[in-house]
Amino acid sequence: MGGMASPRWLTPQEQAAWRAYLISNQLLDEALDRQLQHDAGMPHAYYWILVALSEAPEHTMRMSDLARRLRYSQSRLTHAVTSMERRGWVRRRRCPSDARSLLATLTPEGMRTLVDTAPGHVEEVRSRVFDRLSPEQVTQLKEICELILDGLDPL
Amino acid sequence: MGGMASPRWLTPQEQAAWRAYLISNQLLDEALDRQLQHDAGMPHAYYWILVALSEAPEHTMRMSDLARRLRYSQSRLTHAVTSMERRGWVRRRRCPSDARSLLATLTPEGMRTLVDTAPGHVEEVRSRVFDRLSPEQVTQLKEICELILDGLDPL
DNA sequence: CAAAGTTACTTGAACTCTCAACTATTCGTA
DNA sequence: TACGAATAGTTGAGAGTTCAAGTAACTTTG
Repeated sequence: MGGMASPRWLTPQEQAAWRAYLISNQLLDEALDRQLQHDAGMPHAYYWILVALSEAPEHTMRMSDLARRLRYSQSRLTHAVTSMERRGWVRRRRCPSDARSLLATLTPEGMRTLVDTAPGHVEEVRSRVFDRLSPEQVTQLKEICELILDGLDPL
Repeated sequence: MGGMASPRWLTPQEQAAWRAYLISNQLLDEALDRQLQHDAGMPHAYYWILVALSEAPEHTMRMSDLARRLRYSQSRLTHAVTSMERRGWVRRRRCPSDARSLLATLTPEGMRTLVDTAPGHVEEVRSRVFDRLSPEQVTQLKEICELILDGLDPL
């Protein structure tokens, strides 16, 4: 609040890393979104909803579990699933054991969409990221991201 | 197009790194956006427009140079600057030497906004990222991001 | 067992960003 | 000099996300 301590600015090394991080992230996100939008007409967020459902038993998850798993807000997930339901990729029905909850299920058409989309998307991720990094760097990246996650992820 | 080669899936290590990357990025972006939105009423993109202008001679840049520097689309920049002009942070005027171009200038009020905002934002970046990483990890992060940038940044 | 609190989900408005289309100016070149 | 191409910028529609507010159902507690 009234803290007058002079701000701890970033060192030149930190600044350089931070700018590289921000720009590479921005461009990478844009590239991934563009690829998915162009090849499958879906944003990146929808892809991961398909993936999560495809990995779930019965291809089904409670909406709130899905949101927690993907770290999406419930509102974001509702809007997304509403759109995906219109496209026939997902169906929602009431949960028998808890009348507040909804169960989202991947439809066969949604599964087909994922199967069609995944190879191209993985290839994009490969060529943009993993083909450029050594195995050590992959490990480093994971460790760095996990440290950052420690401070952000309530889970 | 019709390439039938089986996709080069990610290894388990790569998958783990990729999920950590995606989630930490998502949460970090949200945290930074939330901090700036809450404390200064601006999205992250606007902050970097203020920074770039504040570092430019005369606090002035051509719109297209600004877009190139920040890797924003021209459309994105136009929309952003239009909103920032309404807030009185920036002014646009025709460029004398090239009638197609516009020069964007930081106003004193825009500068004041940046000066007020920067310490809190840097503190957020510090606490979320750099306080958690060793100096070696900062270097590793920079190198990884630069490798990814090589494949994405036309510059 | 009723009130208060928590959890699950939706809704609609506001905002940002993308994409495609458009105007205006300048450059390249024959 | 004139014409086609490239550059600079704007605009508006469409889509996704956030936020605040709202409904409904379950849980805790006095």
